[in-house]
Amino acid sequence: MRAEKISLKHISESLSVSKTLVSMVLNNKGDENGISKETQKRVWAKAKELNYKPNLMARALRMGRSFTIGLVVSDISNSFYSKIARFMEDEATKRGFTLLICSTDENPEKEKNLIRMLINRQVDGIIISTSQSTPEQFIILQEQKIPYVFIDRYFDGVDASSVCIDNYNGAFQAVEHLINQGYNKIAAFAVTPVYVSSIRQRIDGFISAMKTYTQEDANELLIEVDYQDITNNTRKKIFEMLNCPEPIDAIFAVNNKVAIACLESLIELGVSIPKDIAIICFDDLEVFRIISPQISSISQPIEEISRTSIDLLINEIDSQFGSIHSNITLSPKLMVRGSTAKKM
Amino acid sequence: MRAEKISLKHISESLSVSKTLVSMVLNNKGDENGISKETQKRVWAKAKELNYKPNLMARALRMGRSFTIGLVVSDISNSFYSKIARFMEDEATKRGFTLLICSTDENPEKEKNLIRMLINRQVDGIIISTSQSTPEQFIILQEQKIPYVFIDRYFDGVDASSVCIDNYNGAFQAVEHLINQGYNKIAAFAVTPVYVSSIRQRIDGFISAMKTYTQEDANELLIEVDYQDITNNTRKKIFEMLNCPEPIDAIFAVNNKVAIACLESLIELGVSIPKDIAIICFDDLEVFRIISPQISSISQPIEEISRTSIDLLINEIDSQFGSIHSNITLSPKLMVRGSTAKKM
DNA sequence: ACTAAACGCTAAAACGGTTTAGCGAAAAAT
DNA sequence: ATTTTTCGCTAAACCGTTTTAGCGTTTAGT
Repeated sequence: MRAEKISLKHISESLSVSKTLVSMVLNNKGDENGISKETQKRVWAKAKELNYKPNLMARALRMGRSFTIGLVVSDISNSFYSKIARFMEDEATKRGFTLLICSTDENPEKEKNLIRMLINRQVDGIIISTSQSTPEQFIILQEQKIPYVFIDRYFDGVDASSVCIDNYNGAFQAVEHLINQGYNKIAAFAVTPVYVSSIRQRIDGFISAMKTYTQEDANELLIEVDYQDITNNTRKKIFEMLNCPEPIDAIFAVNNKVAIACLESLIELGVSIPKDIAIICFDDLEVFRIISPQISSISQPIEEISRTSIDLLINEIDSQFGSIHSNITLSPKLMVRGSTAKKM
Repeated sequence: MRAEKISLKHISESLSVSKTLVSMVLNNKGDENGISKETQKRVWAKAKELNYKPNLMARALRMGRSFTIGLVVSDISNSFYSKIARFMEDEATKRGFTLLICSTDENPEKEKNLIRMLINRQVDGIIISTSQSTPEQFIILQEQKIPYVFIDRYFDGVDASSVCIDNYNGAFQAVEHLINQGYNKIAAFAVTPVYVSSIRQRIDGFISAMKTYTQEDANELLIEVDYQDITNNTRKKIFEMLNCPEPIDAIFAVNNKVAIACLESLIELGVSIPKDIAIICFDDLEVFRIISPQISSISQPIEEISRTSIDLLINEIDSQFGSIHSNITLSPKLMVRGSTAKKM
C-alpha cells in the first residue's frame, strides 16, 4: 500500500543513462566528473519531474555516515535542556546534521540503553549530559570510535571533549552574594544524583564559600533532594529548615528544578521573599523575571554551550585521524534581582 | 580510522553458518524457522562476545521502515512542546520508535523543508503542529503515503487524523470566568500566525464570550502580537491599552509565550495583579503556581495529547491498508487562581 | 598516420541487513 | 525399498545509494 518511491534507478532508466551519472549530477559532482551541461540539465529536470527524494538511509549505509547526532540529556522537558536542544538543532541543521534527542531521567541504566540505541542508529557522534557515576560506559564509545562530547558534566581523566560551566565559582559567587547581602544561615538544596560533576562542584562552591565567610562547616546545611520526587521532598525539607531552633534565612537552589520546587513550597507556606527567606538559583529561567520579586540567579551561557559543543563534535566527526580533544569551561553570570535584596 | 564494525557476516563466518541463520536467531525467529536450540545459543554467545550492534540503517533500507517518527512543532524550547515531546518520546520508545524533533519557528517555508528532510530520512510517520495557512503541503505526504497526525492545529476538510483541544470552549470559559469575576474591559493578546486553527478558535471563543456577556464587538480588544518579537510588541501594546481613555482591566493571553511577555511587561510597569489588571492564560505552566498571585489558566491535557497522537500514528503506520482517520478533540480545564480574583 | 590524451559516460561492487526459495540428509510413511 | 516429509540450514536477491575502475569515441599532438 506504500506509494512507489522514486529512486535513482527510475531517473536513470527513463533517461537511458547510468545510476552513477544521476548520482553524480544530483550531488553536484557533475562538473568534476565531466558530465556535459546538457545531460546535467536533463537529470535535474527529470528529478524534479518525478519528485525524486534521495533515500538518506541508503546513503548513510553506503557512506558509513548518517549525518545524525545523538543528544542525551536527563529530560528534554526541562527548559535548560530544551533550550540547549533548540540551539543545537539550529546549529546542526546549518551544518547538515539532524538531532536525535533522548531523555535519561538521570537513570544510568536507561542512559546505557539509549547510547546503545544511538550507536545502532549509526549516529555520527553523541553529545551527552551524563548521569553515570563512572566513566566505564564511555569506553564503548571509544572502542566504536564514535566521537562524543560531554556537556554540563564530565569525568576527570577521561580523554574526551567537554563543554562545561565553571560551577564551582558560580556557586561560590552565588553564596558570596547572599552573604554580602547580609544572609548567613544559608541552605543549599541539591538534587540527586549529586555525584555528577556539575552538582558536585556547585556543592563544593557552596561549602567553600560558607567556610570562607562564616567559618562554618556547612555540610548540615546541604539538603539532598531526590530527583524522582522533587516537589514533596523539597516541601518537607523546607518545612524542617524553617521550624528548627536556628531557622535558615536564605536558600541556594542548585538547579532550576529544585528552585521551582522551593519557590512552590515557600509560596504555599506563605513565606515572604526576600524578607523571610532570600533565594538564588543556579540556572536562569525567563520566568524568574516575571515573578515578584524577581529571582536572582547564576545564568549559564546556553547558546554558547550548544554551539561550542556541536562545533567540537562535528570537527571530531570530520577529522578521520585521531583528533585532539578540547575541554572548555565557560563562565556563568550572576544576575542580581529582588529575591536577594539586602537583608533588613 | 573508524573502528571495524561487527556485522552479521563476522558472526556467521566465525561460526561457519549463514548470515540468514544469524539474522533469524537474533530477531528471535530462530524457533519458528526451526533453528536448533544449540545453534541459537552459539549465535547469541558469539554476538555478545563480538559485541554485535545491528545496523538499523541497513535494516531500515531493506524493510522499508525506519521505526522513526518525525515531530514537527514551532519551537521545541517552548515548554508546551517540550513537554509534549517528552511524553511522546516515552510512548514512542515503548513501542520501538525513535523521535526526530524539528522546530519551524512558525515559518511555513521552513516547515516545508523540514517535512522534506523527514521524508528523505524515511520516517514512518509524522506528527505535526503545522504553521501552514493552507493544507496543500500535506498533499505531498498523502502522495508519498506517509501517515501523519495533526496536533494542536488542523485543517477542515483534510482527510487526516488529528488530536486537538476544544479551543473555542476553553477560550470562552476563560473569558466567561473573567466576566463572572467582575471584569469587563478585557483584551485578548494573540500571537501570530493567527490563521492556525488553535489560535483562530481561541479568538473566536473570546469574541463570542464578549458578545454574549457584554454585547460588545470585541474586535478592537483583540491584539495581534508578532511571533518574531513578542516581548517588545507586547510591551508596547500593553502600554497603549493601559493609557487610553478606557483602559482595560483584564487580559486573556492566548498562549504561554504571550502570557509570559504580558506578565513581564506588567511587572515592569508596576501594574498590580489582579488589582489593576487580571490575567488568565491559555496553557498552564508549572511556574504559574510559583508566582504570587498564582496565574489562572486553561490547562491542556498534554500527556493525553501526546499519547493519543502517537497511538493514532503508529496504528496508521502498522495498518498496510488505507486506514480510518480519527479526529479527536480533548477538553481543556479551567484552573482558577489568584490572578483572576474577584474584582474589588 | 599513428599514438596519446581528453571526454562523457557506465558496469559492478559495496554497505549490512532481511527475505525468498530451496537444498541435502535423516526420519517417517507407504 | 522407495517415496515423502521433516529438519536444519543456506545461497542469492534485494533495498537505494556511492564509489571504483575502466569503457569506447573523439580530439589533439607529433
